[in-house]
Amino acid sequence: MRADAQRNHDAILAAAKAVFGHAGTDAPMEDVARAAGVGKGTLYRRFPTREHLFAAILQDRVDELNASAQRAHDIPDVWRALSEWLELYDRCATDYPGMSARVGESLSDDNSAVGTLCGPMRSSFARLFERARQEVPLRPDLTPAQLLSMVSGLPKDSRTGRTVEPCLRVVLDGLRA
Amino acid sequence: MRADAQRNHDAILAAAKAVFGHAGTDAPMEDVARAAGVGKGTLYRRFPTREHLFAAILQDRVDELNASAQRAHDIPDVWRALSEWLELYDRCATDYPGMSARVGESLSDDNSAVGTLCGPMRSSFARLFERARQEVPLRPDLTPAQLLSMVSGLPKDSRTGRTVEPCLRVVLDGLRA
DNA sequence: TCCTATCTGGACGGTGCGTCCGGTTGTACT
DNA sequence: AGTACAACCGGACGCACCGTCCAGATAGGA
Repeated sequence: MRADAQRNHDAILAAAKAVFGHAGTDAPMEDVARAAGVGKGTLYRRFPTREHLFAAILQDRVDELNASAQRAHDIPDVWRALSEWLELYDRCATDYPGMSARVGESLSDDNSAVGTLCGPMRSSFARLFERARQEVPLRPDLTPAQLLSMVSGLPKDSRTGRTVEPCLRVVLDGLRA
Repeated sequence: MRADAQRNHDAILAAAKAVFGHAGTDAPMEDVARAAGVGKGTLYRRFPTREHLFAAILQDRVDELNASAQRAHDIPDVWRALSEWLELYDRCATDYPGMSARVGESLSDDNSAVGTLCGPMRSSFARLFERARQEVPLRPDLTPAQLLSMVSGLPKDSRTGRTVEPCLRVVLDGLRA
């Protein structure tokens, strides 16, 4: 990749994080381009769609979550590993207003950029979840995918943008059979 | 209200229910007008905004929920009354794809048409909830408003549009302290 | 230096919102 | 019946955003 192309790529990612973080995931694409000091054309060439940009922004976080889910296999207390991972998952999507809900909806859609990105993470989590199920009685009819969607859809505090704490607690408690 | 105005009003409501039910809450307003056999101008005069139309559509359901919450005071088994009401609440918002999430967000916003509409229902539910809290140990940090938002945000089955059953169960179970 | 990959940014066509208004129609009242 | 006016029609409008396309400018690298 050429040097200026690389620069622009990085600038776009940084700008996107700033703009979406501040104005939410509905912010105009053009604002992102402007904030990156880049033409609209350049933005769209690199990220054909808003979704692709989201995927790029979330890349790091999702990788981190994936790695964390894999590391969790070494933690003896499975229930604790599971609930801490879910808390981490919850926190990760709250940097950008509206992102969490979006992710929750495209999570299981492999035709979407975000869905594809999350594939490996979903698998890792599913393994963790199924392992937990063998050691702790979990609600039998709940699938890992449902659980993730559910956490993504939890209400956010409009001030801080963070998930309303008690709601997450309810989910974690309700998880057990 | 003049007779033709009344006719149009009714036609618009019926059309809105049909269109939003079939195409989701993002469906173009113009489709609603067309389906009602009415001009765009007429539609907007009666319902200045999409939100107002939602409020009108939901009126019946919300009244029903409100009445049901009040009746629930006479049910001896408070926990049962509470959980059955929540199931009803959940079912009520699922007629229109996307409506549930929208309601969840404007529920506590008294500046929105839907929020205003739901005010009385929210109060009735809050009373039911607090009464339940006195007889059953409920998670102490959870407010009724948070609970409603949470239920509204539960993931939907993309086929049927209905809430994913296990998720609702998780919430009901997690409700208890 | 010079070729070429890349960028720029405006124009474009498309969709949807919500407003406005001149011309028309239906209603209610006398 | 006749009339006055409420209500409707529906197209035009301005706005915002999406995502595409491209001709001209430019910067990287051999």
